[in-house]
Amino acid sequence: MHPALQTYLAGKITLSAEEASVVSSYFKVKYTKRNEILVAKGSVARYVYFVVKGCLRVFLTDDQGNESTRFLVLEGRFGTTFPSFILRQPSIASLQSPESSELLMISYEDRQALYTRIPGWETMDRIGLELDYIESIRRIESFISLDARARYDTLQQTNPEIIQRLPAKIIADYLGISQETLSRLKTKR
Amino acid sequence: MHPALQTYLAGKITLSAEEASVVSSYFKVKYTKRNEILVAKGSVARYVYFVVKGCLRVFLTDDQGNESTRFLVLEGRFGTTFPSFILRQPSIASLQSPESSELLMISYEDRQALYTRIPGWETMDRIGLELDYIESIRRIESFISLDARARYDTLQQTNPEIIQRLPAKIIADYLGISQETLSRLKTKR
DNA sequence: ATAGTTTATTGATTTTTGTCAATCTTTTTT
DNA sequence: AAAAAAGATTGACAAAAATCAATAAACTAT
Repeated sequence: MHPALQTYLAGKITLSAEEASVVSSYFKVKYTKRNEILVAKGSVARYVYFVVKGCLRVFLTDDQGNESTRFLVLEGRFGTTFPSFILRQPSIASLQSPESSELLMISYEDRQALYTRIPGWETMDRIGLELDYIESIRRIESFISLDARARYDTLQQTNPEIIQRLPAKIIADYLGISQETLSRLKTKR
Repeated sequence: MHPALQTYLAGKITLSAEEASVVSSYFKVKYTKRNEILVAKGSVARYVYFVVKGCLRVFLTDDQGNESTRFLVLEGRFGTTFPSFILRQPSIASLQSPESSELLMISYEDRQALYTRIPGWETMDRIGLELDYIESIRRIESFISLDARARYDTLQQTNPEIIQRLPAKIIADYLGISQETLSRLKTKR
């Protein structure tokens, strides 16, 4: 079992040695280059990725080539273009690793298999899903009730690492604002 | 078993007569008046509600009394102030029935009990959660990539019933815009 | 039914944020 | 290290949307 995954699972589920090796066998390691595309817009996401090192970015592109970042996934978390993965439909969004990354990946079928083979796996997954959903609710709240400045301040409080680590361009469209506006927010207070 | 709930469950899970009566026993019927508050901001949400008739609205209020609608839940769906319910913490949002409604409610503890008592219940709930999460992702997408007009048009295409049924004021803050802007969107094309 | 209250519309204006363009800075590649 | 590319900042201007204010319309409740 990969130590990073072990850390993630600790406290969430208790596995016997045998179960741990079953789980382990379902995950494949993947190394990506900076800016590598893991799921292209229009293709079906076949895997969920666990970030061991690096990060993932889910983003939308429009006809004019504008990008907007839907999600950012840092170390120790799972990510994919979720609607595509679950509904098994072509993805509206793309999935990219903005930094060269080390990932663990599991396919849709193997995820299903773990539900039946490992008691408690589905419960763990459900709880993870609940937390991801809560995070997305917070994000919706920030859009319906905060202006650009307040959204930026909130991100700085709740997730300062993201701001330091990723290019301003990405932070800007994650916040739903232009990079010029973000640049001004950072200087003028 | 309430017929509306039965309809919801059909296709999602198969229950024996015995199981159906167990499920049924965990849900309590609740009738609400128009604009009744089910979860006040600051209190902990102890129930999830299934809408038999009427609707639910999850909304935020700021210091100046501005409201913004986080979610709208129509007939045949479950709703609550989700983060509060799951994390068992005081709710940032309030839950209200904008119309007089008929609801089925189940407590946090009873929801847990169903997971253990009814095989397949957790799977059904996980799948429901996945779909709710996908819906919230779509909502985030609309905020990061669409302007007011496009968000309104999208809502009209995907959920026209909401627009017809609820006051424009609520639709406006659900879309994250002022009611004046919505009013202008509706006339000028 | 009618008074009262809430909700919706419309116009005028301000504020916020986006766009375009130029420059500067940093990073990457050769 | 130099050249090239990409990213960030800044200013000027434009566009989108919010706010304020005044009516108008639609509900609610008596």
